[in-house]
Amino acid sequence: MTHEPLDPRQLGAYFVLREAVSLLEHQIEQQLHADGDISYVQFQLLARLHHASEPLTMTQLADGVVYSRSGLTYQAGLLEKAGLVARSRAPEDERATLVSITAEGRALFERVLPGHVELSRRLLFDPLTDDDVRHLGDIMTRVRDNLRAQPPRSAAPRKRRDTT
Amino acid sequence: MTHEPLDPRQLGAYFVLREAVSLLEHQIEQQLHADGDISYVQFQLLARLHHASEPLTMTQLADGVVYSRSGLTYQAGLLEKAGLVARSRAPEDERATLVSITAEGRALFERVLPGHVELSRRLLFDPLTDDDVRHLGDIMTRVRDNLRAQPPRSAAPRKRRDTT
DNA sequence: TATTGTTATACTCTATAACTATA
DNA sequence: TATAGTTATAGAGTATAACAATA
Repeated sequence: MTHEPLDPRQLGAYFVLREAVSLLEHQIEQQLHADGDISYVQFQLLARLHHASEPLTMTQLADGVVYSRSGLTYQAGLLEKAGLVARSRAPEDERATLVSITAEGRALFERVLPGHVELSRRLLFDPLTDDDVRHLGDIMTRVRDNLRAQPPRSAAPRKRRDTT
Repeated sequence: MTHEPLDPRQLGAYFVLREAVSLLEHQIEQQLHADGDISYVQFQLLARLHHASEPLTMTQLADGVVYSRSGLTYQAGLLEKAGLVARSRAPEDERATLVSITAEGRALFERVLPGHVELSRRLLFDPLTDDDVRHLGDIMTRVRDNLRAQPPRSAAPRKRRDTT
């Protein structure tokens, strides 16, 4: 029952972070849809496949992007239907599905990326100095690592209800 | 057609930011549901009403939280059904709806807030120094202000398609 | 006419649980 | 038995457009 007084500086930083990112996400989402008819989740999946020189399994693909197996199956299904990725059985492990990006997928990704970057620059980086960017990257890397190191959602304590 | 080479440092910072916040959001959402059966959007709405000493109109309430009128009507409807807020006609402007937080709403908010803060501290602030927090708050404030100053989504250029 | 808010509706996305198939 | 993935399905949320009422 840790219950420290709550540093208002932290609280402020937290809420501004959430608000800024929410606004950012909303605008980025709009552009991805306008430019390429994809969501940010789909953009991320294409980005991973584009970056990796090898096809990835569903599990590898899911990693930080999606939080349920079926969610990925759904998204992969959409991408496949759109001709942007292809799925096939993995030879070494017949349980696994290999997902690879198609030429169309690469083309779409490359068509969409510049605008995406340009927009994030305008929205996110314009008001920041080089030093800010460095610091932001550094900070968020540590935060991400901390989040990834977090107990996997079962060791999680707390659950109070009915404290009425 | 600005098309600069893309500073990899910026790109990296952008993607880490997105990833970290996504992980953060996911965990926070879980806890809000477990602790109070509300979403983060609903938490924000309660927070605003709790903070404001006056009832707010739907429009005031919507501000940075929700991006469509109907979206807010939907959320307000849920909160009202749960007894956490009440809606009434505004006397000075009969078109407007005044939303006020109920005692139950305050109780829920106050019950949920400490855990919310505690979790964000553990997930977000544990790996950060005081200086990091200060800088992060400062950075995101500028970013937020920049985003809010952005042309309201009609002056937006670009729209390329069919550049096949 | 412009603004405030609601409704109807369609759509996207997520997640749980049951299931199949392979290791 | 455990793991990889899919399917069925239900639920939460969002957004657009049409609408009513007030300014």
